[in-house]
Amino acid sequence: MNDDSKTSPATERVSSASVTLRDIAEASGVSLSTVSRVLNNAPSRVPIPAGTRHRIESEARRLGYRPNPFARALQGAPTMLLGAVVRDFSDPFHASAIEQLAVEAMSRGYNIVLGHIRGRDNEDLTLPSVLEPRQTDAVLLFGEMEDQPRLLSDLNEARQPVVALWQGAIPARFPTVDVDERGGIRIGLEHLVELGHRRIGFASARLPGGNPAREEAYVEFMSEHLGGVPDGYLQHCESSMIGGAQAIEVMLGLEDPPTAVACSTDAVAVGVSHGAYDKGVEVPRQLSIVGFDDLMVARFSNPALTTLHMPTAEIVAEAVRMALEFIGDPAAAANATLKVFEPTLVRRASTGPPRPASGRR
Amino acid sequence: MNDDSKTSPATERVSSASVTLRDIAEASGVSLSTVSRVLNNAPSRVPIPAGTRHRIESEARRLGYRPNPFARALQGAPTMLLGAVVRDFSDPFHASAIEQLAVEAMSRGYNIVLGHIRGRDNEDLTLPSVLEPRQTDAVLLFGEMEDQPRLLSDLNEARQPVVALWQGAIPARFPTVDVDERGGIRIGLEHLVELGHRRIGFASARLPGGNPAREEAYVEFMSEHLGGVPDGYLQHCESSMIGGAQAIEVMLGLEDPPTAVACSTDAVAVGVSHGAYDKGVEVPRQLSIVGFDDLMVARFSNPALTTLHMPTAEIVAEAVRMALEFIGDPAAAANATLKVFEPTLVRRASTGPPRPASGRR
DNA sequence: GTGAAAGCGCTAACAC
DNA sequence: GTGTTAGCGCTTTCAC
Repeated sequence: MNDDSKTSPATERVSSASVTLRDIAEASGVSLSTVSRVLNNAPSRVPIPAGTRHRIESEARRLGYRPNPFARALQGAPTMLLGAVVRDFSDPFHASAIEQLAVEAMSRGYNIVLGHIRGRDNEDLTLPSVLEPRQTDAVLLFGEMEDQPRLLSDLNEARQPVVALWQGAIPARFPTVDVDERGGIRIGLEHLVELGHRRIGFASARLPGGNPAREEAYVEFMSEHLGGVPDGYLQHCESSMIGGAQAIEVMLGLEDPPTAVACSTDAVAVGVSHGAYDKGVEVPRQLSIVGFDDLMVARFSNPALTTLHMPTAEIVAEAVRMALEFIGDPAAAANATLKVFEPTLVRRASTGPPRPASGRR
Repeated sequence: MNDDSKTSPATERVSSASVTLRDIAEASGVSLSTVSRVLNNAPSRVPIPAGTRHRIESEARRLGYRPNPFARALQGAPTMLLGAVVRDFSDPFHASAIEQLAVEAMSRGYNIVLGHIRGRDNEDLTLPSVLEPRQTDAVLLFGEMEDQPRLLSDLNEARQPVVALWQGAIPARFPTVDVDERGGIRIGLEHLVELGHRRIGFASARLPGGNPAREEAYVEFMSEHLGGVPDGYLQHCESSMIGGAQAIEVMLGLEDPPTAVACSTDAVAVGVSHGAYDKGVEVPRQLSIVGFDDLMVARFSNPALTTLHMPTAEIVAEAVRMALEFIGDPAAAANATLKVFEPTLVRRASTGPPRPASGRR
């Protein structure tokens, strides 16, 4: 009302082109820096009269002011962006991890930038080719990237915290949150042994950057308890589901086929189950199957898959917590920690006692 | 060698703290703007002596110079970020779309920022609460968001191109790339009719922001060809897989149950298949099932699912193409286009002729 | 209490 | 050919 009279009509086109601090300063007849102070809610102890304050705030609202994140970032403000480096989002396991990540991050005001490692074709990716590191406040690494040494060394040198997830047996270069792979496999195998199985095979997903920990745990268990791994009982799968189907086909063709198969992932287990179905082998009457991960599809497989539940939500939440801690206090990242969560057995319909061996009875 | 002598030792700690244009200018004894010109490869016709040019370039390399994206963005440079607004990444359908998006975008130098619509709880989301609009050069909308009017109006007013995907029957507010939902459903139903089915049910995923087009196409087809939808033949599923299992349970309990069920998505179909399995109903001998989307799991269901193949890669590629076109030429977005791709039938093991009705034969 | 001014890293006029 | 200069929008001393 009693303001300067040179401004435009009262009802301006709100939220048109970018509104800057200066627009607000002019509109409310104060200086730019006062506006900055008010809008940032008193950066230091500077008592500003409530009148001025309200006028500025209402002008800001009226004009639809939104701070320019780049101008802020230029002076070192956080970007509120977290980088997520993943090999393949369409893999349902990673997809649900990303979903969790998005939920966790957004609830804290962060957005996710995807850094995508394309298939095996690309030999030596650099960090910048995957993710512009300056745009993110921290990076989360989903799964192993041992086939990308350049990327890892870039990440090591990056001036921002890195938190790794699901690194398996790989020695920790970064603060890491993981599942107890070995423990999980043992739980699954013990479950099969308790049911009476002795001839237990393993279908192992060997994908690029794939994690050998589960397979190693199988070999170890077999050596300790069942006298080693019979020939052909350990099958590697190049692709998860197709590979699983192929693996079971091979195993069923063995002279002395397994009565049960543990799988390194649910995706492989779905392939195994499908392969068995195709061969007319009944699960679990003729073949028991154990998965790992507890994907949504595990519950709805035919038959429903016995598997190891992956505490994905907890793992991701912990990783985000760590990342934010390190953003706030980079020194904390120095004493790299490893946090391990335990998987739990989910008994469903794909496991049962073995059929009495032919000849007995 | 003959440069200024006040600089530090030759072998500096490369890629330590941020290297700026000025550092390079000092190191190579020229002015900041010359460096800028050289590094941007002659913005305008300014012949710079090869010697100077090389010196600058080698200094830049030696010091590990990386332009600061914020300083550039501040003057209106593109951020090379594409926003992807999705309701749920863990949904395998969207997950594979995002995967495609990442591949497409990265091959063109763009990264993806995730804008996440959390579940139904959050009533009235704004664009900034989902995605900082200034950080992206364009926004891609995955699926319908009709339950988020605020978000949609923010998007409409945003000064950046928006491309929508999979909007179904919703009137186009944005340039849109879609699949022919209606055509796909008809293809699936015709397939069932050709096999001899007359009693065909439909399990429809009714999720928040869910797309009614497929369900409507079913109703339309039934009215045209099979005298309408019998009571109980159209089931709504609140959750995809669980809902599918419940839907088939209800339908199988009808006095005159369907011999075939079409589903609005593969996820629902997996639920239906699982529900049938649980009830001891054999597929396809006693019940045929058709899905929609052709997810990876469809191939590996037991039995493998007959479904409509979604041309996801093509749809996403086209959407990215459009987005980039609009970034380059905002005017082009004005005459909003709708581009529709056709799904194709994939015959697998879940469909077959109906069992002769009891009493016959 | 509030304003003026410098500067974050970079680009783009405009001089010399 | 190359350097100087003025911002981009914002934060932050430092004066008044």
